[in-house]
Amino acid sequence: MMEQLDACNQLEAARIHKLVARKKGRPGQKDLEKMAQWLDRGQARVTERQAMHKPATFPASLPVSERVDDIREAIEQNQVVIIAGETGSGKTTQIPKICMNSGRGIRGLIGHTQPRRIAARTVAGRIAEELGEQTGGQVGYQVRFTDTTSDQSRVKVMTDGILLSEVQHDRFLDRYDTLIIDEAHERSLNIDFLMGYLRQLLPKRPDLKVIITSATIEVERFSQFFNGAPVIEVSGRTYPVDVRYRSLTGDEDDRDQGWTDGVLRAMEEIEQHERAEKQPPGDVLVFLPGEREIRSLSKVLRHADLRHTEVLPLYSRLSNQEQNRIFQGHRGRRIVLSTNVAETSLTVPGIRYVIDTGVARISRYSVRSKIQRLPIEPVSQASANQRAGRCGRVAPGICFRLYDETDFINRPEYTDPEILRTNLASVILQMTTSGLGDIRHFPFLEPPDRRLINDGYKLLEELGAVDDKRRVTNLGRTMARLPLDPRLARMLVISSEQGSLAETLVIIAGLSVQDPRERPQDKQQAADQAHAPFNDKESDFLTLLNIWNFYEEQRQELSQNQLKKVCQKSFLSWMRMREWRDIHRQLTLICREQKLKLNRDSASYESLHKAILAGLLGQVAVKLEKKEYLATRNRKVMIFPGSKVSKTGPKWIVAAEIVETSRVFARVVAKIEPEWIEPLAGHVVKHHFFEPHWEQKRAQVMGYEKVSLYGLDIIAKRRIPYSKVDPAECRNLFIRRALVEGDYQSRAPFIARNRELLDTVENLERKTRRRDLLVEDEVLVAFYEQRLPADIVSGRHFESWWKQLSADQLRDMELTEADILQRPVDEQADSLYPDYLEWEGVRYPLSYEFEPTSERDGVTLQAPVMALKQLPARRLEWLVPGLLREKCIALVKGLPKALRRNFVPVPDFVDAALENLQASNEPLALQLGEQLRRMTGVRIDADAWPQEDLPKHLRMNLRVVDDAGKPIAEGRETEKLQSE
DNA sequence: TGGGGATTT
Repeated sequence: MMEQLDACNQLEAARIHKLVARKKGRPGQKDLEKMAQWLDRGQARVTERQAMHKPATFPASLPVSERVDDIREAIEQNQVVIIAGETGSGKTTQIPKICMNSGRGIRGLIGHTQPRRIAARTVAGRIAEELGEQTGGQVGYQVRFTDTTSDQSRVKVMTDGILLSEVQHDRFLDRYDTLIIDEAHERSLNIDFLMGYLRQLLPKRPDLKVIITSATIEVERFSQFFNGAPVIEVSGRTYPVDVRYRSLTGDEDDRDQGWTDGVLRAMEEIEQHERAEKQPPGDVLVFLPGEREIRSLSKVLRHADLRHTEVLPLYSRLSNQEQNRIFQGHRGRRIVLSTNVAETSLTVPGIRYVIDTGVARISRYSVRSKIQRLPIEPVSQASANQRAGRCGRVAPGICFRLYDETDFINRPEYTDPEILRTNLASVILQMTTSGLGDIRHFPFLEPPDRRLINDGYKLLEELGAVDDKRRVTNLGRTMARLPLDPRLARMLVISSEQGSLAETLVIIAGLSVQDPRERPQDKQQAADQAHAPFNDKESDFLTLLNIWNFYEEQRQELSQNQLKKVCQKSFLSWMRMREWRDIHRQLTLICREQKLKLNRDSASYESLHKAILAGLLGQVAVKLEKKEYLATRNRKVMIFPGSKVSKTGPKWIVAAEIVETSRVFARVVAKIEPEWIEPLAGHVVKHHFFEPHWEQKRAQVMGYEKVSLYGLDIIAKRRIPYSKVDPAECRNLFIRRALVEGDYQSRAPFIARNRELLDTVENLERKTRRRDLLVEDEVLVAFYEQRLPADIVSGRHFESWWKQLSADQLRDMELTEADILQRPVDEQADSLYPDYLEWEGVRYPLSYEFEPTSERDGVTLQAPVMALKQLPARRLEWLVPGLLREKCIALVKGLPKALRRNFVPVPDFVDAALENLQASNEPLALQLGEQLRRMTGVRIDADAWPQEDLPKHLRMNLRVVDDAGKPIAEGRETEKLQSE
């Protein structure tokens, strides 16, 4: 049976091989029957196609026709052939036919890829037509949502994306015997990916032929990549283009004006040329970087009084109707002002002149800021030549480059391939789940930078598609099955958990198509008015949903024609709405397969936007000022002015896109609540804990937490119990603040005792006006640290701990004088610093303070207002015994110098005087003076003594309280207080 | 107050 396989259709042959391999070369009876069935079917298909085969012919007018035999021979003798040829060579349509004539497309399909859907459809149509057929016979095409291939197909034209997606199910691409990759020079992500894949596949599929076709650029690179594959060049059927460099003059800062002048001068030159050559006015194609420049130049040209001239804008966002004007006939001259869309995607017919500004907006992805940029850049030489070629298709043309030749020569040869300019998350996820291995080892034509790859992985990590070891998660596998950007895929999966899958499906499908809203330049107001009912002030996503709901309601009631009219009236692109619906339907089917739950009740704003947020964690922003927002990664952004959300300017937003053009814009945004973020972003937020502090009321250490998302604070200062964060620090603070400093109410008996002991000693320090009695706090800290287990971090822990201590252990918790005193206490302390002043049977309480800056520094005597008059004012001058000597010394030292010098050394005189003095209600100074006079004979006048300028603590502070003990007056002037 | 162009499991 195995010998017969050569005559069998390739797909069936591969199935048989696989089954044999699975049964380790020993298939059972049932397997043999199955295989025989496949073999029959496979052989029948081959016979059927062989019978259909008619040798194709080649139109003599096409340049490629001259090389048919060379090409056929190269294909037969090589596994890979590179064919280089410019537009108009006929390669796209003729090569598949050459392959057919070479007997290919019998055992398997001839696969032929195109970068764009329209191209796939028209190419298939043209080949079928040349074979005298309609598409769907020998030639079919497949693009997303449409497949016209059948069992009879020998040629299948498709977008490169389709072929790439087939790799997932058919790792060896068994259904093909030949693959033609067309327009490989465009170097899209898909093409680069396919190239690498094919290079790996070739040794495993020796029978597979691969033909790479490209413009005449980059041919060497392709040849080298495929081990020196032969290159066949086919000339283009084009006319010569005269390239003229006309660099701009004038102000370099005003590029718009420069281009306008340059275009006007080129127009004059064209008119001169036409007059000289006696030619009718020919059409002009002007390449500009963007819509804005097109509008501004178009305004100028319309006012420039060019005769019989029509000016048409052309860019992708234009409605089909507006785009189609370039295909309509016209009289006089037509000037088409176009973006890059006319360089590759669209062919403007009948162009005789090209005016090229030499710039374009090129998408660049910045790894550093995670921002997609669209800077205006000089285009590559390849791109400039492609533009020039646009005027040599019907007759010789002239291309005016609005820059000089040196500039051209200094430009890069080729535009950077897309793979070097884009976020790779999607590519990585696809590669990993389809078993293509590590992206770092994949044979890319030009491998992307390591930073770009890391960045792609980081996004996948954010989305939960890979874990921190970069292994694909189950979620990642589900996401990979969805034909969506990974961010959108993430939203979809989570929305089924959030109960908002139905709405999210609509929104995601909507985000995958171009905005269906049309806004023609001359009807902007009418368009805005028509769109107004859809607008939602808080969420652009809801605006999308509103458009969808409107469309669906209409669709169910109206015929297709009526629906088209409604769309037109509402300024909605019917084509894009249909695309939206197609994607929605496709996604709905996949969701069903993946068993994602569709909600019946309509989703709340919150559940819907939480799902959206989950896919866009890196695109959250908070309002700074009026229009300015601070997004994650310290990016300043502005809501795109087209969004209705920019009118309300909510505090927190999430954006589907952040793109830098003239500014950094957040496009398609919605209001969110910051509390939604953290639960969805647990794996990417960073926590910062700070300011742990003891809170007496809660009897525990509290602290604060800052939560940030890629550098953006989503929670600035949240109070939290600190014990989970740093138990050691909590225990430390508990010991210091609660136990040592005493900011804590404990029921523990030893705590009360210890405090009492400490109070006594502290009071003694106040009385003696010294701070050298009590040990440093650190000693007390050490005392508790030694005794407290490591897990005692709060009052609650502490209370349940001591309750189970034994009597001995409890005693061990009590401080002793030995623990807390630095030196022995003076035994006379109590009499030197009494707690009362007793006078005529009344005890006046004394309190002490040692705080020189305080109003109460020193001794305070408390007296009830009723007893004030009886208070012995003079007796108060004598203070307490412990302070009397210091006061007397201060009094003597305060005497005028002439007097003072009689009593040197002062302390000795004072000590001698005090021998004979007894506290009484007599003035202290006079009593002291009398003693001094007795010793020296020197008389001291009463007014020579210092009074008010004595240090505060050497004068008794008097506090007067009312009946209830509330202070009503206070001061050191006893007599003054008494008289008041 | 304003965006180049494509593609799909």
